[in-house]
Amino acid sequence: MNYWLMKSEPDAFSINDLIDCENQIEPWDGIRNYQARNMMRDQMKIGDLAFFYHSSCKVPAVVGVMKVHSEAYTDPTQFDPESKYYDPKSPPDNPRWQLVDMEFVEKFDRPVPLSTLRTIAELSEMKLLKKGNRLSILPITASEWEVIYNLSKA
DNA sequence: GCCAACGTTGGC
DNA sequence: GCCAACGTTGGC
Repeated sequence: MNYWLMKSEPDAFSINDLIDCENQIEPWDGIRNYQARNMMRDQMKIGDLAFFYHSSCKVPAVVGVMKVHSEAYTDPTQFDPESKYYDPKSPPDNPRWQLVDMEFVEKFDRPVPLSTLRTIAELSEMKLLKKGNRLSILPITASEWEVIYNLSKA
């Protein structure tokens, strides 16, 4: 069982959008970074838990919990010229990009802002808090998960 | 809107 | 294989 943090810009896709999806499940499409793809493809397991993180917004924060609902499979948007995630260089017989389906679990009554995470000593080694981190999918340790989850209930 | 950090691209 | 140029991310 692994723990993850997955970023999304709420203007593009927020946790409320996930709640409104059919069965509250949605393909996590548009990942166009090899490291993030490799984590989805090689390390994510069905049932893994992930924090939903709102990025590039007024109050960047961990806003809830999802779980991995599928194995990794081909992201269809890479072949769709109408999609903003279209990748004309991806070979159809050897697709570059994959995705997993994510399922809604919980929306926090108290989102945990990035500014709060920065004040917690136990979280000082988190990749999310490291300067220059731009990965949209990050692994979280079990102890980090617990600390952040408890902050949402505090 | 600014800018630092970082990944990717492409010429050589 | 190097590296400069460029594009993107994302906090502030």
